[in-house]
Parts: sequence; C-alpha cells; structure tokens
Amino acid sequence: MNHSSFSIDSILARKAPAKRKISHEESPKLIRVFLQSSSLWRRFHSLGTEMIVTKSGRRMFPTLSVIISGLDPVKNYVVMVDLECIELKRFRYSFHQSKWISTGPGESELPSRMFVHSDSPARGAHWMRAPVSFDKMKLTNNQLDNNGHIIVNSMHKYRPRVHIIEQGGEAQTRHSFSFEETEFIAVTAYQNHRITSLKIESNPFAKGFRECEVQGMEMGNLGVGTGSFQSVFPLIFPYFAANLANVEK
Amino acid sequence: MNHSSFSIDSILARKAPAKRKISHEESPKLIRVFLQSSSLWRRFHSLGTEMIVTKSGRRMFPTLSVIISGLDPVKNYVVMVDLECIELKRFRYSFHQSKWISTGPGESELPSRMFVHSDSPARGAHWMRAPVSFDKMKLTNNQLDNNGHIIVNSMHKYRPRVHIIEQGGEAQTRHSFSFEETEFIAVTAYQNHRITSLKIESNPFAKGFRECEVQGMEMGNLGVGTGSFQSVFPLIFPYFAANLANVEK
DNA sequence: GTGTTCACACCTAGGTGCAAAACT
DNA sequence: AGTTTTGCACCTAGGTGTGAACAC
Repeated sequence: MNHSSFSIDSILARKAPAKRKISHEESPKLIRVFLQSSSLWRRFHSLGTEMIVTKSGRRMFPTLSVIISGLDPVKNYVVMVDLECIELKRFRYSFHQSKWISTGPGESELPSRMFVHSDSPARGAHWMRAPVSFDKMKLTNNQLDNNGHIIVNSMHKYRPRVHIIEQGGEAQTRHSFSFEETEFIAVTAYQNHRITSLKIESNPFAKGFRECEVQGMEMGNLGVGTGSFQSVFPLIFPYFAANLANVEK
Repeated sequence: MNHSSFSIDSILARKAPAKRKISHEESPKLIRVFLQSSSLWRRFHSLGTEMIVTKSGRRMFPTLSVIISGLDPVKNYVVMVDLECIELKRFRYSFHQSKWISTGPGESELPSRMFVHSDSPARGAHWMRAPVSFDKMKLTNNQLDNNGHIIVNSMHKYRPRVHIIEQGGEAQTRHSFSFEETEFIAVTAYQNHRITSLKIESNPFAKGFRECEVQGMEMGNLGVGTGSFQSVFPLIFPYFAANLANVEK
C-alpha cells in the first residue's frame, strides 16, 4: 500500500510471481516468500549485521520486506514476524581480531513476541499484490516493554522469521520462512565500524553523517554511493532464485 | 490505533459506550456513531466551514473522526466515508455581505468516490476499541485523479457521510451517519478570513502562521489559544448527547 | 474579475548515529 | 573496561497557508 513510487522492488513484486506461475501450473499451490533488498542484506551479512536496540524501540535497517506468492487469493491470512534466537550464546566483539566471539551460555531463549502486520487479517490477493514490509517493527531491550515492541537481549544473535497463518475453517495452518542473510546481533552501540559506515551510506535517515556529497560516484567507499537509494537493487536479479526461503518448518 | 497519547477524546472513546450500555441493556443493539472534536467542528460551522481542495489532494481540517458503539464485537464490518453534495448549487462568497450566496444550478451530482478506512474489514470489537479517524482522506478537484482521492467540485457544498457495512452472510446491511456541523464548502483558496484565522490557530501544521506565541492565553483571538491542541475538547461534554448522528438512511 | 495553480517558508512528526555521561 | 542511556544535531517525509503568477 505504501509503495506509491516506482522502484525496482515494486516492479519485481508484480512481475516475478507471474513468471513463476508458468512452470508450476498444475502442481498444488506452494507458498513462496522472497526477500526484498536481498543484495543490501547480503552486504551487511558479509560484515556481520548489527541492529541497534533501545529502550524506546528502534527500527531495523535494512527493513525486513518480502514478496509473497502462492496464496489463495480469496482466503484470509495473518502475516507476522518473530525473532528466533539462533545461538544460545552471548557474543562480544573483539576489536583486536575484528570479529565476534562467543562468551558463555547467554540468556535463556524465551519465546519471542510476535509482530503482527497491521494489514492482518487480509486476503491472499492483498498480501500478493505488493511487497509486505515490516518497517513499523521495533526492537527493544526493555524486558518490561509496554509498547508491543519485540524484546531482545543485547549481544545475542537473532534471525527474523515470517509466519503466514491460514485461517482455514477450524484448523489453522502456519507456514514459516526465514532468510540466512537477515540474521544479526543485537547491540546497544555499533561495534564494527564498517557496519556503521554501511548504515550511514545506505539509510536515508542517517544522511546527516555522510562524509561526501559529491555529485558523481567518487568516494563511494562501500559501493553504495550517494545517489538514489535504489541504486543497489539491480543486483537483485542474478541472485533472485537464491532468495526463496525454503525453511518451511 | 494512532492514539498513543492521552486525550480527552480517547478517554471518552472508552468510557462513553460503557455508560450508555446500562440504559439499553435489553433492547436490540443499536449502532451509534459520535463525532469527535465536535466543539471545534461547531466553531468552524458557525462561521461557514471551508475546505481547501488541490490537484494533488488535501486533508480535511478538522479531521473527521468518530466513536462507534453498538456493533457486534465478532462480526466483520467495512467502514467508509463519502461526500454528499447537499445543495445542487454553485456558491460565491460575497465579501461585501461577508456571506455565501448561491449562484445558479451547479454541477450535476455524480456519486462520490468512497474513502474506505484502511482497517477494513475488521471486527466490531476493533472499530469500537478506539476512535476511528479518517485523517488519511484527501480531497481533490482533479476530475481525472488517479490516487484514489475524493473528487469534489470547488464552490459546492458537501457533507461527509460515514457508512458501516455489515458483512452478514449473503446480504450486506449498510448503516449511514452524518453530522450537520461537518458540512463545508470546497474552495481552492479561503474566502472568509475568519475561517483562515481559525484554521491557523487550531491546526498544528499551520503553526508557522500564528501571530503570537505568548505563553499564557492573552490574545486568544478566537478562543483556541496557543496552548495544547486539546484545550478545546472539554467543551464536548455539555453537547455530548447532541453528537449522536441519527440520520440512518 | 474571478477562480486556480505553483513554489515556497515554516511547521509537525519521527528516524539516524554521535558523544558524553552513567551504569555495572 | 565493557555496556547502556540520554540529549542532540541532522536528516526524511509530508501537512500548512502565502502570494505571485496564471487561466478563463
């Protein structure tokens, strides 16, 4: 709904499912979920993604946003996200070795709060019409949070999980998907300076911290450049097939 | 949903329906709709409300927002608004007489576009839990508008109408409500200077045009003052009974 | 003359990382 | 010493009426 401007992502959203349909015509509908901005996610992942958490709640960047296909257009679904604590350890960043090392057993993994997408419940046709963005989701380290934000432990590793719940008659069916490149370590302050730089270069809200406002593309120190925020998305194409989550649990 | 801060309106939203329930316990459920900020609406109405319309779409101020009661908590409803052209005339503002005068037969009344509230469809419990605001609704004078905004003719008189559609089995039931104090004349530029002043004094987004930033309440030239935006709402109480729309069509 | 459009300054509302301070 | 909190400058995003320019 919020995608009124043209972007490569929104074009993919409309075109990609149509193309796939051809090769799966007779088989029973298979729900598929694609990660948006996956090339940006992969860029962060290769450095070791960090997400800031605060008491009042902080958005994730990159934003988790997915393209869904294979739903029944007239059936109702609830779409939501939780965070899976994927290693029961506490981490620490070693500036000396420039990498994260695990330190001890960490906090016990409580079931994460669910972030229910505000369009829920809605029909399959609605969820498939445009990318489904979880940009309103916020992370907090306040165990007593009262604002419905997702509670995490700092210095622990998480992976977002998208759940699609089918409201079929009596029984509910749950389909879950996740993407390896979206895992991150929750922090209260950035540890890896290269993560900080990539956030500053790629998040429009951090524009005030960009060093260089050169018109062209000089000094695109991390390849993201100062130009259009969408300039990184063409890279999605070659990887597109790999974006399909097949972690149905 | 958007009402995270405390306001007199949101307190009313929770308390008022509960109180009414007592006196209507045995009678069949009657859907009731109350206008929020009705004292502000009435203040504009007494001067002759004008609403700016633009090509790209303009919000209404005051915002149309209602408190709903009497729905079946578990049934699904769609809630929407349209604009009823309430006099088939074209108007002109006479600066000499400081009032609106009708001039000729005006444009033919085409059925207005509907603004469907984005929470639709949702259960009765959802619609009754908090005030339902139509702040995202925009008015345009572009007959070829492609953004889903409500199309109106400038210099014509309109009254917003709230429709609650009950999704009961096969047949749909429609309940419609409107409030006399919300009628307005669509304009491309304000005609009555007193309307302009009241907009400036009461709309937070027009704060830049306020003359006086005195701390106290001196110079509250139209009684709205420079203080909290909610300071006008206590006046709702004495008029509360009169806010009930009973125009079920 | 009357009505409309447009660029603009000035707001609201809220998302960034920063750096100093505070906590443990 | 490592981690967390807080106020802040600096952004994005978009809602105001203004006043000059424009259209009919």
